[in-house]
Amino acid sequence: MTTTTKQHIIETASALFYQNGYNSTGVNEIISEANIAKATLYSHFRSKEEICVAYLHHMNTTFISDLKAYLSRQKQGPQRILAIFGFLQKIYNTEGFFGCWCLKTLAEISPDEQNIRQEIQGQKTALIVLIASLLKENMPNYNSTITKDISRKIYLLYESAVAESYLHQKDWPIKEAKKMCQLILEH
Amino acid sequence: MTTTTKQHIIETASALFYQNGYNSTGVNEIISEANIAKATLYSHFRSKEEICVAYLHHMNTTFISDLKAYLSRQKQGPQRILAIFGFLQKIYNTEGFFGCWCLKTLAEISPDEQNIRQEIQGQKTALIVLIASLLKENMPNYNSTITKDISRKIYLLYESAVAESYLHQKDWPIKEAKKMCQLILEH
DNA sequence: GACCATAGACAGACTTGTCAGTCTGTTATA
DNA sequence: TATAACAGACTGACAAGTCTGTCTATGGTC
Repeated sequence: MTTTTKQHIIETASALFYQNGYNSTGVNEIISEANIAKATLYSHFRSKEEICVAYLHHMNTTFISDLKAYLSRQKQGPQRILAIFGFLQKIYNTEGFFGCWCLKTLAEISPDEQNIRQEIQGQKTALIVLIASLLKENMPNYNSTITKDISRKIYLLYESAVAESYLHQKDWPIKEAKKMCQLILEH
Repeated sequence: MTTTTKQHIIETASALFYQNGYNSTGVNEIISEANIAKATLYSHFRSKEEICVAYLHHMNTTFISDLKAYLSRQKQGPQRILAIFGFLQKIYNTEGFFGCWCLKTLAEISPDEQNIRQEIQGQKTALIVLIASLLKENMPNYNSTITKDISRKIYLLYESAVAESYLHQKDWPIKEAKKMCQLILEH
């Protein structure tokens, strides 16, 4: 059992799920695109749902890693917080931008499907925590209550910018969200 | 051809699409739930896609009507703008709250499906216009540039509050979005 | 009141295709 | 030889949409 094949499956499935949706992507399409046999796919994953969780994991891992790398190149201070939106602007401009993979997936699963929902909620909570730690580093005069409060607000703005820029196929949501973030940091 | 049967189909399909998703709801389930024959359904709609557009229309019509009714009962001024979030808090507390039907549907369709996408974009643009007209009535010292700017910001906050309250199954996104709206109106 | 025509709706079979997952025998590589 | 992967058939279920014959309610005519 090789990690390479499994990773290849995850990457292929991720691209398909993200662009076309989870329910609209069948396992036959995944194996065809990945150029593998179905038995191979099912030797690595027990079910389509398990592939989905792996997809969510993969997207998040890549996202957090890329975001951190981008932010670490920005000047410390409020600019680094605002650079979250600069990062979003950058990925918005790539060809493969289809909005928020978590929201997309959440929309497709039934309300009582807990595995996928928990994965999504976990990722979002972790993002809020990441924003909070960014605030701690870059806005040292904030106390922990303020940090928690503002990290949630920035998270909401970021999420909105992602979803709405995809919906409208325009970047004004990113720009407006950034301005609101600025206002909050100045306040 | 009766409007009553068609409306009944739309309402049934709407409930199913909104809760379980468009792709996860089959036409067989709609006819079963609506207690009609399949031929009846296809005598009113040419395709499932057409039912989807009718669903989006229906949800939006109900939403705008309810929102306006709610807002008209609020005191004029900034409170009336902020009451958008009060309205959201109210529907969040109903049993049938499953987030934003437009975002949900957008997540399920393929990126090149234009009919549904255009309907969704149209609804969102209309919501921004509605918020702008609310600002005009209730914040008379705003000029048209400011009004346009702030309506977009409020729209983003509202959208985020809807999607994230559903995602997290908590109401803090609504409360935080309202606070940001307040900050923007005071600024 | 009886009859007829029409519109709307019904039940259910059908078509073609896809779905996720299972299984078997075969192949390639170290 | 063992492992990982392959090709492809299979299963039972479901998908959207088509079609046929039947039923019911209503309005009009005699």
